[in-house]
Amino acid sequence: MSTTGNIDDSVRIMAEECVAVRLRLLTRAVTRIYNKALRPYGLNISQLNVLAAVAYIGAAKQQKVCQVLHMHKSTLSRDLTRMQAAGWIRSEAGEDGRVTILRVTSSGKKLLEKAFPAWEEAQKEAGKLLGEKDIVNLGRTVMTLRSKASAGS
Amino acid sequence: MSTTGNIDDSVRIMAEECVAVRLRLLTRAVTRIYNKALRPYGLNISQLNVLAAVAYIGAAKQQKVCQVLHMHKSTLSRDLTRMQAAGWIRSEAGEDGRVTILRVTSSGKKLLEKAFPAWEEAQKEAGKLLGEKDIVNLGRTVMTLRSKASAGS
DNA sequence: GCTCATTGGTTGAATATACAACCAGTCTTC
DNA sequence: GAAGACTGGTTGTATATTCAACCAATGAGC
Repeated sequence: MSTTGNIDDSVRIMAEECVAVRLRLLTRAVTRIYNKALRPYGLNISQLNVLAAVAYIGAAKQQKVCQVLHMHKSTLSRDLTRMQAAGWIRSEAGEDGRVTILRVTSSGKKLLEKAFPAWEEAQKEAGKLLGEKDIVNLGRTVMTLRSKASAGS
Repeated sequence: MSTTGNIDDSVRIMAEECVAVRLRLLTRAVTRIYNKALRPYGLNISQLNVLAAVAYIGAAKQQKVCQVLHMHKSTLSRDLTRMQAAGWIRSEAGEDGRVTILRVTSSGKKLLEKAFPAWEEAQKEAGKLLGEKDIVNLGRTVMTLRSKASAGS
């Protein structure tokens, strides 16, 4: 006990216990798994997540996608540019002149369908890495987070 | 029930159950917490993680840092450019002519020390978000991952 | 001692991510 | 109904992240 907080203690604690370092390195590892599996289909996990979210929601407002994925609006805006260029998503103006409505194109749907088995493979591998219990817990945390706030800033 | 695997099923499963989407969105949320807390100190959580890792290891080979943080070597290479420019880290050639040895400068140490309370604040907030049990589990998973492979590619 | 494979880092090119500042609609309030 | 607040998106700028290709140094076989 004691010598309340010298620099070495601080370093040790930040290196060993940081929640961000854990999450971030696991995310890097897991992202790699999915991206590798998806590479043959010409999209990455980030794009698949957006595509699946839009397909799932259906006629999705950009703002809504930001909220469920907890993404910054400027990030999504730019991701969408690429995905629209790829022909996977199309957008139209909403009733409210500010809002953009997103839809997955038929080409986008076809891609989701084709990539599904690869996604499943990656999902299985990620499952082995994390363990079933952790995955369930993460799901619960995500739900909590979603219920709290909108991330759009 | 039936119709084994139509497109809507695939979409629902990918949207609701994807491990990557969970990890990635939580990481975005948690990263935001730390970055907000650290902003006044002129570094972000990614940089703090590298800085703390180097300080913790001491005379760290780049390759080693990649391994413990599960970062790609090209990512670290570029991050280091910025951090050396900021004067937080200095590098020297190792015995082996290929290897680079990293050290935290005294200015880097001072920064770590100064930023520690802000990091603690963020850590506390992240703890509330995830819950103690999840954090412990993540820690275990990280250890497993580290024991498995080196990520350097 | 050469060739060849390996290893550690850097660089080109691309995407993801966020903050801040901005802009264009909409809503509120007087 | 005009001024000002609010909301949803885009754009400037910067960092993070990766893959692929490269380069330099080392190590292994012959």
